[in-house]
Amino acid sequence: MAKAHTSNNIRKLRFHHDEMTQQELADKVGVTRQTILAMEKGKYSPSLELAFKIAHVFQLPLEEVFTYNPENDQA
Amino acid sequence: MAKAHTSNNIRKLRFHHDEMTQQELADKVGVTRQTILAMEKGKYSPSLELAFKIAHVFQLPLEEVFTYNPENDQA
DNA sequence: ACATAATGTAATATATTTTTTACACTAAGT
DNA sequence: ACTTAGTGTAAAAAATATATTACATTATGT
Repeated sequence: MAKAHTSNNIRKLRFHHDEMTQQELADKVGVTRQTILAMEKGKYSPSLELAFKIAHVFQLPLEEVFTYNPENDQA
Repeated sequence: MAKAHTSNNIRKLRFHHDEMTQQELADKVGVTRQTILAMEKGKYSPSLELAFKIAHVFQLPLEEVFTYNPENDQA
Protein backbone atom coordinates (compact mmCIF):
# COMPACT_ATOMS: atom_id res chain seq x y z
CA MET A 1 0.00 0.00 0.00
CA ALA A 2 2.23 2.84 1.22
CA LYS A 3 1.75 6.51 0.69
CA ALA A 4 -0.59 7.34 -2.09
CA HIS A 5 -1.67 10.90 -2.28
CA THR A 6 -4.61 12.82 -3.49
CA SER A 7 -4.15 16.31 -4.73
CA ASN A 8 -6.75 18.82 -5.78
CA ASN A 9 -7.11 22.12 -7.52
CA ILE A 10 -9.81 23.52 -5.37
CA ARG A 11 -7.91 26.71 -4.99
CA LYS A 12 -7.64 27.30 -8.72
CA LEU A 13 -11.24 26.36 -9.23
CA ARG A 14 -12.41 28.80 -6.62
CA PHE A 15 -10.78 31.63 -8.44
CA HIS A 16 -12.03 30.48 -11.79
CA HIS A 17 -15.49 30.47 -10.33
CA ASP A 18 -16.02 34.11 -9.64
CA GLU A 19 -13.31 34.21 -7.00
CA MET A 20 -15.40 32.14 -4.71
CA THR A 21 -14.13 32.46 -1.20
CA GLN A 22 -13.22 29.59 1.11
CA GLN A 23 -16.18 30.47 3.26
CA GLU A 24 -18.55 30.46 0.31
CA LEU A 25 -17.39 27.08 -0.84
CA ALA A 26 -17.58 25.78 2.70
CA ASP A 27 -21.15 26.97 2.96
CA LYS A 28 -22.12 25.40 -0.34
CA VAL A 29 -20.88 21.99 0.64
CA GLY A 30 -21.87 22.26 4.26
CA VAL A 31 -18.53 22.20 6.03
CA THR A 32 -16.38 24.64 7.87
CA ARG A 33 -13.90 27.01 6.31
CA GLN A 34 -11.19 25.17 8.20
CA THR A 35 -12.03 22.02 6.31
CA ILE A 36 -11.63 23.74 2.95
CA LEU A 37 -8.42 25.33 4.09
CA ALA A 38 -6.99 22.04 5.31
CA MET A 39 -7.83 20.40 2.02
CA GLU A 40 -6.26 23.14 -0.03
CA LYS A 41 -3.19 22.89 2.13
CA GLY A 42 -3.12 19.14 1.68
CA LYS A 43 -3.42 18.54 5.39
CA TYR A 44 -5.74 15.66 4.78
CA SER A 45 -7.82 14.20 2.04
CA PRO A 46 -11.56 14.50 2.30
CA SER A 47 -14.25 11.91 2.55
CA LEU A 48 -15.65 10.62 -0.71
CA GLU A 49 -18.90 12.42 -0.06
CA LEU A 50 -17.25 15.74 0.48
CA ALA A 51 -15.20 15.23 -2.65
CA PHE A 52 -18.36 14.58 -4.63
CA LYS A 53 -20.03 17.64 -3.20
CA ILE A 54 -17.16 19.87 -4.13
CA ALA A 55 -16.97 18.50 -7.66
CA HIS A 56 -20.68 19.10 -7.88
CA VAL A 57 -20.30 22.73 -6.90
CA PHE A 58 -17.80 23.27 -9.69
CA GLN A 59 -19.89 21.16 -12.04
CA LEU A 60 -16.97 18.95 -12.85
CA PRO A 61 -16.39 15.23 -12.67
CA LEU A 62 -14.71 14.32 -9.45
CA GLU A 63 -11.54 13.28 -11.18
CA GLU A 64 -11.04 16.72 -12.62
CA VAL A 65 -10.97 18.21 -9.17
CA PHE A 66 -9.08 15.51 -7.32
CA THR A 67 -6.23 13.52 -8.74
CA TYR A 68 -4.85 10.33 -7.41
CA ASN A 69 -1.11 9.90 -7.21
CA PRO A 70 -0.34 6.30 -6.49
CA GLU A 71 3.09 6.32 -4.99
CA ASN A 72 4.02 2.67 -5.04
CA ASP A 73 0.92 0.63 -4.56
CA GLN A 74 1.10 -2.90 -5.74
CA ALA A 75 -0.60 -3.53 -9.07
CA MET B 1 -26.61 19.99 2.87
CA ALA B 2 -28.60 17.06 4.36
CA LYS B 3 -28.24 13.42 3.56
CA ALA B 4 -26.40 12.77 0.39
CA HIS B 5 -25.44 9.22 -0.22
CA THR B 6 -22.75 7.41 -2.02
CA SER B 7 -23.41 3.97 -3.37
CA ASN B 8 -21.03 1.56 -5.02
CA ASN B 9 -20.99 -1.62 -7.00
CA ILE B 10 -17.95 -3.12 -5.45
CA ARG B 11 -19.74 -6.35 -4.95
CA LYS B 12 -20.67 -6.70 -8.58
CA LEU B 13 -17.22 -5.69 -9.69
CA ARG B 14 -15.59 -8.28 -7.48
CA PHE B 15 -17.53 -11.02 -9.18
CA HIS B 16 -16.90 -9.62 -12.61
CA HIS B 17 -13.24 -9.67 -11.79
CA ASP B 18 -12.59 -13.34 -11.46
CA GLU B 19 -14.79 -13.66 -8.38
CA MET B 20 -12.32 -11.71 -6.37
CA THR B 21 -12.92 -12.27 -2.71
CA GLN B 22 -13.41 -9.55 -0.09
CA GLN B 23 -10.12 -10.51 1.43
CA GLU B 24 -8.29 -10.31 -1.90
CA LEU B 25 -9.66 -6.88 -2.61
CA ALA B 26 -8.85 -5.79 0.91
CA ASP B 27 -5.28 -6.95 0.45
CA LYS B 28 -4.92 -5.18 -2.88
CA VAL B 29 -5.99 -1.85 -1.48
CA GLY B 30 -4.34 -2.34 1.88
CA VAL B 31 -7.28 -2.41 4.22
CA THR B 32 -9.09 -4.98 6.27
CA ARG B 33 -11.79 -7.29 5.05
CA GLN B 34 -14.13 -5.57 7.48
CA THR B 35 -13.65 -2.32 5.66
CA ILE B 36 -14.64 -3.83 2.34
CA LEU B 37 -17.59 -5.52 3.94
CA ALA B 38 -18.76 -2.33 5.61
CA MET B 39 -18.53 -0.47 2.33
CA GLU B 40 -20.47 -3.11 0.44
CA LYS B 41 -23.09 -3.03 3.14
CA GLY B 42 -23.23 0.75 2.94
CA LYS B 43 -22.28 1.12 6.57
CA TYR B 44 -20.15 4.08 5.75
CA SER B 45 -18.59 5.73 2.77
CA PRO B 46 -14.86 5.43 2.33
CA SER B 47 -12.17 8.01 2.27
CA LEU B 48 -11.38 9.51 -1.10
CA GLU B 49 -8.06 7.71 -1.17
CA LEU B 50 -9.59 4.35 -0.56
CA ALA B 51 -12.18 5.04 -3.24
CA PHE B 52 -9.42 5.85 -5.69
CA LYS B 53 -7.51 2.73 -4.80
CA ILE B 54 -10.51 0.52 -5.33
CA ALA B 55 -11.33 2.11 -8.67
CA HIS B 56 -7.71 1.57 -9.59
CA VAL B 57 -7.92 -2.13 -8.81
CA PHE B 58 -10.87 -2.49 -11.12
CA GLN B 59 -9.24 -0.23 -13.68
CA LEU B 60 -12.25 1.99 -13.81
CA PRO B 61 -12.79 5.70 -13.30
CA LEU B 62 -13.87 6.38 -9.78
CA GLU B 63 -17.31 7.50 -10.84
CA GLU B 64 -18.06 4.13 -12.37
CA VAL B 65 -17.51 2.44 -9.07
CA PHE B 66 -19.03 5.00 -6.76
CA THR B 67 -22.08 7.05 -7.51
CA TYR B 68 -23.19 10.13 -5.75
CA ASN B 69 -26.84 10.54 -4.89
CA PRO B 70 -27.43 14.08 -3.81
CA GLU B 71 -30.56 13.98 -1.73
CA ASN B 72 -31.44 17.60 -1.43
CA ASP B 73 -28.30 19.63 -1.42
CA GLN B 74 -28.64 23.22 -2.38
CA ALA B 75 -27.55 24.03 -5.93
C1' DA C 1 -5.35 55.64 10.52
C1' DC C 2 -9.19 52.69 10.72
C1' DA C 3 -12.32 49.01 9.46
C1' DT C 4 -13.31 45.02 6.99
C1' DA C 5 -12.71 40.74 4.30
C1' DA C 6 -10.00 36.87 3.13
C1' DT C 7 -6.66 33.77 4.46
C1' DG C 8 -3.40 31.21 7.68
C1' DT C 9 -2.20 28.90 12.19
C1' DA C 10 -3.15 26.36 16.10
C1' DA C 11 -5.44 23.78 19.92
C1' DT C 12 -9.08 21.10 21.56
C1' DA C 13 -13.33 18.53 20.95
C1' DT C 14 -16.39 15.62 18.25
C1' DA C 15 -17.59 12.45 14.51
C1' DT C 16 -16.51 9.07 11.33
C1' DT C 17 -13.65 5.67 9.27
C1' DT C 18 -10.68 1.79 9.84
C1' DT C 19 -8.52 -1.90 12.65
C1' DT C 20 -8.58 -5.74 15.56
C1' DT C 21 -10.59 -9.62 17.44
C1' DA C 22 -13.82 -13.10 17.92
C1' DC C 23 -17.52 -15.84 16.61
C1' DA C 24 -21.65 -17.62 13.63
C1' DC C 25 -23.39 -19.35 9.23
C1' DT C 26 -23.42 -21.40 4.71
C1' DA C 27 -21.55 -23.86 0.75
C1' DA C 28 -18.14 -26.94 -1.22
C1' DG C 29 -14.77 -30.60 -1.02
C1' DT C 30 -12.99 -34.74 1.10
C1' DA D 1 -19.15 -36.18 9.29
C1' DC D 2 -15.40 -33.14 8.98
C1' DT D 3 -12.74 -29.30 7.27
C1' DT D 4 -12.08 -25.18 4.87
C1' DA D 5 -13.22 -20.80 2.47
C1' DG D 6 -16.14 -17.01 2.06
C1' DT D 7 -19.24 -14.05 4.13
C1' DG D 8 -21.93 -11.69 8.03
C1' DT D 9 -22.30 -9.53 12.82
C1' DA D 10 -20.63 -7.13 16.61
C1' DA D 11 -17.86 -4.48 20.03
C1' DA D 12 -14.01 -1.88 21.38
C1' DA D 13 -9.76 0.57 20.18
C1' DA D 14 -7.08 3.45 17.09
C1' DA D 15 -6.64 6.67 13.39
C1' DT D 16 -8.23 10.30 10.70
C1' DA D 17 -11.50 13.89 9.23
C1' DT D 18 -14.29 17.67 10.65
C1' DA D 19 -16.01 21.35 13.96
C1' DT D 20 -15.23 25.04 17.05
C1' DT D 21 -12.91 28.82 18.75
C1' DA D 22 -9.64 32.29 18.86
C1' DC D 23 -6.16 35.03 17.10
C1' DA D 24 -2.56 36.79 13.46
C1' DT D 25 -1.61 38.65 8.89
C1' DT D 26 -2.29 40.85 4.62
C1' DA D 27 -4.74 43.58 1.30
C1' DT D 28 -8.46 46.80 0.24
C1' DG D 29 -11.55 50.57 0.91
C1' DT D 30 -12.84 54.60 3.39
